[in-house]
Amino acid sequence: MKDVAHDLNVSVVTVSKALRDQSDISLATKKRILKRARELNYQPNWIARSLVSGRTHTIGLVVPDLMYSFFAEVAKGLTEKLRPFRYQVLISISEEDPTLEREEIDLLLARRVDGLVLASAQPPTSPGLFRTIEERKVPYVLIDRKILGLKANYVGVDDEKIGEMATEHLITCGCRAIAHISGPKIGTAVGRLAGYRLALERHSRLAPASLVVRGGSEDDGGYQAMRRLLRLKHPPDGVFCFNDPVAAGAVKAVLEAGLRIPQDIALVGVGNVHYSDQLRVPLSTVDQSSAQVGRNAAELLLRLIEKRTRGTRAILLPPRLIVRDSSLRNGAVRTPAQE
Amino acid sequence: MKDVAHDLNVSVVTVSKALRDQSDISLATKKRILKRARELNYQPNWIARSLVSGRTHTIGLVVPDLMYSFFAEVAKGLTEKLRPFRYQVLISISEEDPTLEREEIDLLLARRVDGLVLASAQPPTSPGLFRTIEERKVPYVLIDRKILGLKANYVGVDDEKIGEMATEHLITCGCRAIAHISGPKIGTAVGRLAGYRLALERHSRLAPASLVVRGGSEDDGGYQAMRRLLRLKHPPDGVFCFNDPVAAGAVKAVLEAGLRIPQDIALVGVGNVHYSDQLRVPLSTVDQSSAQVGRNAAELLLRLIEKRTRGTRAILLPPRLIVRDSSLRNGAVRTPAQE
DNA sequence: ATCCTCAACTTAAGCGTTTACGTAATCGCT
DNA sequence: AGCGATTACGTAAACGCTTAAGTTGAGGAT
Repeated sequence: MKDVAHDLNVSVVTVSKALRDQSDISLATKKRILKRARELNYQPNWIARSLVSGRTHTIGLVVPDLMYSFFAEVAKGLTEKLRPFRYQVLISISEEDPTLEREEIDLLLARRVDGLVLASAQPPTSPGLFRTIEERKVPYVLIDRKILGLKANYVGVDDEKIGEMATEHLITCGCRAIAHISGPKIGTAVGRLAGYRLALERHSRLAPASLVVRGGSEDDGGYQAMRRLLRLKHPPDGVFCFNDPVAAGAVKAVLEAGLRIPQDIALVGVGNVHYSDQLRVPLSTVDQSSAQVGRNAAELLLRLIEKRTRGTRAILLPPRLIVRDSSLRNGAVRTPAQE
Repeated sequence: MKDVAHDLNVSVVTVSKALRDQSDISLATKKRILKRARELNYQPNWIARSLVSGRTHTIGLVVPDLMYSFFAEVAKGLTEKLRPFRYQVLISISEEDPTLEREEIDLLLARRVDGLVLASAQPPTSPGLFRTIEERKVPYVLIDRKILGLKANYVGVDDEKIGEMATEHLITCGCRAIAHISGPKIGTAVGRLAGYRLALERHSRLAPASLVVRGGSEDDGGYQAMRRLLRLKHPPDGVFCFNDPVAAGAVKAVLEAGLRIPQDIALVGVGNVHYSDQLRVPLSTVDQSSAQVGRNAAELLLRLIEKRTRGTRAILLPPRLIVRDSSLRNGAVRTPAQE
């Protein structure tokens, strides 16, 4: 900028104005400046700009893991929606570790991100971290995982409804004893479990404690959990799994035991990961419209940043049941492809 | 910082020194300053720091798509290795679109990233973009996809060797007619195809043009390509697929046609995506050690940034063959689990 | 007492922008 | 001719921090 100004015998301010297309300038000099700037292939320094404007045009995304395709898809939806506004995304992986997450968020705040999107690994009852974010007055949107007792912007899927939907479906499939392989101790797992219970109660059924086992969030957890269920005196004939990887692990255990899916045991997962269709047994699942979560988070955040929207909003996206082979029995209807 | 300085009747510079643990300061005042800073919960402003230091402690990662788990894994390896050095990653998704990619890179440069990691969607023969990056003197590392005629730092897997390895394996499996479902027109696809040809020639076999069909990079492409192969007068009994999703699509087509895998047709993919094991037919594949690519790129970049290493380096990681059910015949040996 | 040295500070300048305000010249109107 | 309004520019200050170059006072050696 200095060079351009010097070459053309104008002040730096004039150049700045020309580049930002301000009114306070004549057409002639504007053209001269733009021309010279292009010649020198000048590139504005966003760092300096940020320093004075207080805006970085950057938002931080904190997820526990990118391998779980849900978060990759969220990231995609987010960047996509942000792109037209020239916002970019700083990504942090918390590895499901609250301490690490805190450090990463501190770093993001030090970088003065304009907003945060968090799939937090904090225990669902500890709002401490979020207070400090609020103190810094950085708008943030929680995704996927709600923090209890925290009034915050949130975008996610209604986990209780997911649990209900999956369980109702298994009931429709004629399952008599429906088990649940539950997830880690985070909000989503709690909601899905609650939905499971709710659906059973509505049909006046019991959810015997022995049929609810913990399976974690990965396939091996599902495998182990399913083996435990199979060893029961009265094993289930329908299983609602915390997510698709867990369900895939469960499938493995069932097949190993020489049982048939869905005839002997019907299974439903959650997440509709994009390979669900290609699995050994194509997996029935509840879709969480992951990309939509990212897009909604982006919109919400932009509103918070630009227009200073007041109040907090919680957006709950409706889950969608997708029926494939793993629960296709007793009059259940397969969801048409293209999913 | 100003507040701290004022409260303690010292200058801002003194505070700055204390915070950065410089020698030029007494222990007593340092302690006072740190204490007061904590009380006011002061947070350094990295933007300002960047402006004077010329360093942002930020690196840009540009990938075509996060859904393809290879890139998600690279991102993970990268952030992991960068974390101890307090570098963070700005992520950009190019959607495989060269123009979009250019814009995103321009933005990253305007943000003054300290380095770039690129899985470029540029046509493999056009080094134009990279010249402009070099002009800006920002170090960059290419990953996964090489640009022909460009002397640049590169980390990737030896694609030719991948093709060789997979094809050799199919030969070992006793396949007589080995087809290849090739990928999009990017460097990796070319290398894998070349490896395929090389292996066949070494065994004095022909690679009839009809057995090399284009399949793209997604499952549907693989599905369509496999159907074309099955309609041939002499269909293949072994297929080397560009990647795992393509292979999964091919599996679907084969099973639909009522053929058995691997007895009638053996299949090998590339990538070892983490669900390969859970597929309808567990998939033999060539592993690209994705996370390692990310980690190596990080190390290389750090050296370029910090120590100003001279010269360009190309790191080629060795591929690893993983044998699962989809090619388990004729004396092939299954690779033990844990992969 | 004088000079030097060193430790512990401060002052001044600058990183590349933007914002708020100031000023000179031109214009139209009475 | 004189007035205010308008246009097109320039000046000064600031954003929060760092670096380089002083300045001060105490202590040690002579």
